Amino acid sequence: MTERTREPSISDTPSPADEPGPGRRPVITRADIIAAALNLLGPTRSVSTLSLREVAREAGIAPNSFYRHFRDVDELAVALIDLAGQSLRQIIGVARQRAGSEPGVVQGCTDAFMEQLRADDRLLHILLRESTVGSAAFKRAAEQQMNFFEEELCIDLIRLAAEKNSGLYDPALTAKAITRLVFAMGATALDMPEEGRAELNRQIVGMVRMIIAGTQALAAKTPAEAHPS
Amino acid sequence: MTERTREPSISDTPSPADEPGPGRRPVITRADIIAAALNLLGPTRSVSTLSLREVAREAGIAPNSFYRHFRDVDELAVALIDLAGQSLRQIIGVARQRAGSEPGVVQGCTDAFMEQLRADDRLLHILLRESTVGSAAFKRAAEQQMNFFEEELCIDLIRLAAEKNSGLYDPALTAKAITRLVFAMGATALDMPEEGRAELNRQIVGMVRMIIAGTQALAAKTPAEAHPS
DNA sequence: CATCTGTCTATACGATTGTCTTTTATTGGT
DNA sequence: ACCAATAAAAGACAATCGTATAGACAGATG
Repeated sequence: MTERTREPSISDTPSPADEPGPGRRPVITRADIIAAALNLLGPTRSVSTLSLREVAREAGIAPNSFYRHFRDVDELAVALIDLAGQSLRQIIGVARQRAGSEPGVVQGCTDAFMEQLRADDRLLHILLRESTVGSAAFKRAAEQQMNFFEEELCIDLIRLAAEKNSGLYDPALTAKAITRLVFAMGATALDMPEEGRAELNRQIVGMVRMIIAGTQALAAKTPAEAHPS
Repeated sequence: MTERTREPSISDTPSPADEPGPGRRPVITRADIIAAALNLLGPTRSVSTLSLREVAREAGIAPNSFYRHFRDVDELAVALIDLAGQSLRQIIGVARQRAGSEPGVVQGCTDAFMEQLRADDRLLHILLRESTVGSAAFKRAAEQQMNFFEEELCIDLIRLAAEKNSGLYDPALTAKAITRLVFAMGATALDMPEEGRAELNRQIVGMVRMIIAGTQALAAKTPAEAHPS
């Protein structure tokens, strides 16, 4: 049990089940409330509109029992965002590993991303749309997950560039541009009537290719400013 | 619903002031309510959280009088979004004209954009952050304004490419990528503690340069697929 | 002047919200 | 078996929400 993620406080289940101690055993867990919230969420329902009572109702508990697990709905939202970030990174990680170092890694990752979107992955919805609204802690959590994603992407970009012997103009900036652009485009895809998804997928791939071509071109043009490390 | 999407459906003041007709003259206008809503909005306050009563209170009218001017808050939001789109396009239009066809047009437009952001332009805030939340009509309005912006940018890109005799790989896609990326980055700048704004400005310029270099590189690589017209 | 029409106010209803206080249920320890 | 401690429930509170209804005011029209 102590082998909990060394990660800094992500989805931290403090102690309710670890050390029962004297007293009544909890009939509901943090995970149950999160599941209830996810079940309540949907393509037309955003986290910001969730009310404490509603989540409690869905979870089958009294409104007040919610406080036993979360201080307020914002804390729930942060937990959801963290979970979404973990999920996304895992998904992309699998896609990346599957694609290997083939040149179609962009296509592969984009496909995996959009496929997950089509599969109505509530967690992905959260991360995509709620990164611009909500309270401060709210946005900080979303930003953190994005940064995690950017870091992994940055490492990949550097590895790919080294393999193909092509330059990279500011790898971190490139990773950030790709991440933000894909997320923004994905967010607009959330409420699309199913058709046009393919077209949007094509657009995203084209955009990412554009950025990669751009970073290579700039690196070739101003090799002194490249940061290949 | 769609009978009004003609084109000049922006901030349409139907008739309350145009044709007084018989009856009491309105002591308050649509514009007054919009002003009240803007006054109520802020960096930590999003349109989605505005309540009918709150806006009415700020405008100094009874809650019910709101209905005389807007059917509901969503209609107010759409009006705000349309207004924001107009404002943004005007701002960029001025910046573009000022920069002329100099190579620093990217820098100039980005600076104008960020400057307006720093000036706490509520309208810009709206357009940046509320494009992913809200009702369907809500998002449609935001998407429409973005498309307007993309079209103007696309024309500019084509003109610049013709002047500099450099290719363009799918101008529309390029314009879309730039627009979405700048908007997404601008949204993250909304709640930044004033420092780091310069850094973010630098990042945005770098990203846009990357995309432009990419579209030129791709056009040079696959000239057959270029869509110059 | 009387009348009609449209704008705004006043009041109120039911629903829902977040949170507080009190009570009940259940479990482990002695 | 009893006790203490904790989880959850029950109920109530004020506040706010959107909206329905009815009445008061002002100006054009006869």
